Amino acid sequence: MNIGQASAASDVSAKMIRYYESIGLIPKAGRTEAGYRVYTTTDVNTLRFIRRARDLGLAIERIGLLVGLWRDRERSSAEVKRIAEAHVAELEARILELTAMRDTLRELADACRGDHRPDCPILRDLEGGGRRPGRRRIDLRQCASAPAAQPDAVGKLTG
Amino acid sequence: MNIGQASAASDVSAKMIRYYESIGLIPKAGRTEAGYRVYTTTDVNTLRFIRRARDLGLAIERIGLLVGLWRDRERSSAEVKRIAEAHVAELEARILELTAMRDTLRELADACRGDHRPDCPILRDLEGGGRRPGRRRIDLRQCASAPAAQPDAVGKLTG
DNA sequence: CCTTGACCTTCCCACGATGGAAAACCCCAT
DNA sequence: ATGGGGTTTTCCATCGTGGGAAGGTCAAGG
Repeated sequence: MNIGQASAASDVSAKMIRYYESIGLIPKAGRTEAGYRVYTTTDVNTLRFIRRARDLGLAIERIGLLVGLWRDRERSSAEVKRIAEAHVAELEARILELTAMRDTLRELADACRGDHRPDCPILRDLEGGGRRPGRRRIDLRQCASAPAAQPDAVGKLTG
Repeated sequence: MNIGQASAASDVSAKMIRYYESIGLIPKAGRTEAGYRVYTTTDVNTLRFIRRARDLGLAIERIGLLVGLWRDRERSSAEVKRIAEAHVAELEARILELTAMRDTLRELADACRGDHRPDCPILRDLEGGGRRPGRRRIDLRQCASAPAAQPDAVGKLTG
């Protein structure tokens, strides 16, 4: 099987197959005399495995670990589970971030009349940096550990 | 004010300030005789605006539009709102994707005993690509146009 | 005046995962 | 044998950010 056929069989683009090989995620494929890469059904199964894992959002590095465990008959399922749960935790963290962004922006958009007039709470918020009371901020620790950005400095700046 | 002070005051790294200038998101800063960039409080306000917008996950291009509207007294809030809502829609789409991934992986992890034994539903799922009934798949069109990766092959592999 | 250290400048490289494109080569069918 | 389509490598781009090198500048202190 050449790379095009392996690609069609695994739903991984030829480009990505070569890339995975170049970074060592999959072993170097055999070659024909003319230099064409040659794949077996085993290789295709590995590629399908990788494709599934990518669909679940796993990073390449983590997929490498999983492929290793997959091939290892002595593996403990605990190791696999640990990797999966690490990824679940990362997904949840990301989901929380995005949800916070969405909520803030949703609130602002809802508060904006969206008419022909220039007045707009969205721009006011971006401009003001959320220093008005009662406004929930995503994360505001910029001033901490920023040696020159104390409120005074801002005051001096704006004055 | 030089770039370091502007950076501290806006909480945007000097590196990023130069980058924003290079891509035209902010105008080219004035220079001292020695070539140092010079910033005003107005510039710092723009940088703070950009920082806030980045914190909300807006792409640079979209931020450019917002900065333009921000400066435009003749803007209509409808335009601003449209941009915000486009971003909310993208955030929600991304959240749905990540949530689907998390749910699938969560299910699999919950079904995995996580002990010393090698048996693991997570690996079975990645391997099988969800051909077992009752398992929800994110997207499954791999099998169409896949001439060489029959279930038999999987059987050969694991056997 | 000279040194020192902190700052600034430009330019290049890297990330992660993917796509695009060019130039050359190969294979199969007509 | 020729043409069209597959394959090879290599380089470039994305997006936003960081790191670092090599060199100029500035301010403070000897």
